[in-house]
Amino acid sequence: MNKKNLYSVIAALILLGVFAYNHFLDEKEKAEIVEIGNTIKTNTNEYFLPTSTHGQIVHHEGYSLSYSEPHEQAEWVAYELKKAHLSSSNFKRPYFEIDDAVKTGAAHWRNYKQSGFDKGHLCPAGDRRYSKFAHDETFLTSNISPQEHEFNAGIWNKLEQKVRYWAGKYDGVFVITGGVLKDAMKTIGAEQVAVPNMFYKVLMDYNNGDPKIIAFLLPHEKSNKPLYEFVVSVDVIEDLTGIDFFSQLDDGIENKLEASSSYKNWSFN
DNA sequence: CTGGCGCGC
DNA sequence: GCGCGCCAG
Repeated sequence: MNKKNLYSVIAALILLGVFAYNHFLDEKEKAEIVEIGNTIKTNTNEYFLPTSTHGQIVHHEGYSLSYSEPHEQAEWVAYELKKAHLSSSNFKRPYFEIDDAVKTGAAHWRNYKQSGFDKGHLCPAGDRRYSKFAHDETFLTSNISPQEHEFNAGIWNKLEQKVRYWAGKYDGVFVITGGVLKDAMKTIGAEQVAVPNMFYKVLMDYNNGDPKIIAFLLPHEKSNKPLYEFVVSVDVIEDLTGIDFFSQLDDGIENKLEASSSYKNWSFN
């Protein structure tokens, strides 16, 4: 072996070592997040899951979802955004992948290609920045819905940022979000991914044992209106979607909370 | 922050 | 096909 070849071999071994070490770190980090995920589920995540109208609930480490095969997207995505989840770390956005946990087959990202619609996150990447694993896990096609860019980057983004603000202020909030799925909707792509006309977000703060709820229903269009103008009661969203939220609560409490469209307990600044 | 897209290897 | 850099709201 001449000198040049020897250097090449050494360089290759160094690269291999770096790769193996990074892989080891990923696995270790993943194991830790699995633990965090299980802890969340034994607390409030599983406890507050809504009903599924399509019978296909899928659990990931950072969020759970109910997949509607006819609409090729989730009817709801649920997760807890804890104060400790808030992070300023900045991960590179990975490519979207098909969610293998959806047994009927989640949509391919190609349906969105050149459709004119964003691949709009339901569980935002910005809410799962406490680890690279949790962040990258939001880039599954079961976690997106077709959204107009001006809606996604506008009022919807504003609402997502408000949720992060509340998660910090109230030491964590429970989040359920999705598009309102109906029959005969406009679709995109070969798999006919439905384009919702409305999106909703339901929040609960269960931090001090005295739960408070707020719900938003937004038309799928650009808006400059203040967010509080989109507050509705949970009952309104249940009527529209057929989903039952917070059925785990005591009926008396549930009925009272879900009938209210008051937002006096939520700071809009 | 929320995203798309074109280019080049 | 994937990574990178640039673009918009």
